[in-house]
Amino acid sequence: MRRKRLDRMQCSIARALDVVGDPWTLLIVRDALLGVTRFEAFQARLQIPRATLTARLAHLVDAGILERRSYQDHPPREEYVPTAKGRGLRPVIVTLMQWGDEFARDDPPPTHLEDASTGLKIEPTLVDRVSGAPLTALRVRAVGPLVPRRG
Amino acid sequence: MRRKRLDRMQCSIARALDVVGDPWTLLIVRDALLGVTRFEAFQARLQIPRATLTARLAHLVDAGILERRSYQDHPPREEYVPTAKGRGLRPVIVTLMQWGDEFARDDPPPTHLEDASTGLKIEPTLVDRVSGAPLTALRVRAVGPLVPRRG
DNA sequence: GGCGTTCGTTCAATCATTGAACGCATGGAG
DNA sequence: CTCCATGCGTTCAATGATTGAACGAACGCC
Repeated sequence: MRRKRLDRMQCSIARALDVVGDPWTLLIVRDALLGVTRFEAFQARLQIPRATLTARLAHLVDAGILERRSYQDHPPREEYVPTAKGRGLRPVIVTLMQWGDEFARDDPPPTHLEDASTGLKIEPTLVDRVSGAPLTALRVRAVGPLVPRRG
Repeated sequence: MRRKRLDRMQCSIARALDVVGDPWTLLIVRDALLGVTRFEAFQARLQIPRATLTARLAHLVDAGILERRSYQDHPPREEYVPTAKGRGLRPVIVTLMQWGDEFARDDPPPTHLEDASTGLKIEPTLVDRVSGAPLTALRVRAVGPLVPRRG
């Protein structure tokens, strides 16, 4: 059967997962955000089957997450670079990395983030932009049509 | 072919996606974090095929993200509740929701978060825990074996 | 007994993913 | 010019995975 479409659900998470909900897509985006642009480079780094990579890149371009550009005419060569929509996935990838570090670890974590100016290690935390309080410290409640009523 | 195993990659993101990298898993976890516990409730809310739900719940229990508990003996009834590992996925789901709100929107966003004490709207932002600066305002650099050398 | 609830399993059909091989244009070495 | 390497795919058959629909089993209620 064809994979079910999630993009019509009244839910931002479902619509996001309709684009990003497979094992490879976010890994490709991660590499793209690290500066990888070429087909062969993605393939070599991820060991992804070439046919799958072709399909994923096409979907990512179609979804407006990567942009396909020719960087050479003879021979014709293409590169894939993140758009603003693609760069917007960085927080998703960062939090996913944090979760993997904490709960699926292979200590020590293989990759970390640092400030390119100061060299200091960065510890990403999710806070409320207004109060500055970490979300873990707040009693957070979801509000909307698909929040189940209590009981 | 069997889906390729990502869990042996030297990458927390890959190991995370090995568990969470399919269209349904994070939606199930989202509902579980909203308080949904029963098979029929997941199925009705997500319109997920029952066989797929059975498989996903088993994987989530196997991965230690949900815990299966019997809440009744006659007839035997099971419920699925998030573990600490499952609760750790909340930041991933929140950032995914934010991305969906911003880039795959169906304005206005259907769901938002608020402080359960004050009722004020919460705007989650990723900051460095030490400096408090938003990651978007910093020049962030990834450090580790799989960061490609520049060129 | 008859009906509803809850939690699944089974089935055939159809999709997606995989590894391996092939295609094709170019560029350089000899 | 010949041979091989690079870059970016496409094609193929085999094998999983996902799907909707139907079935089932254990009980509670009236």
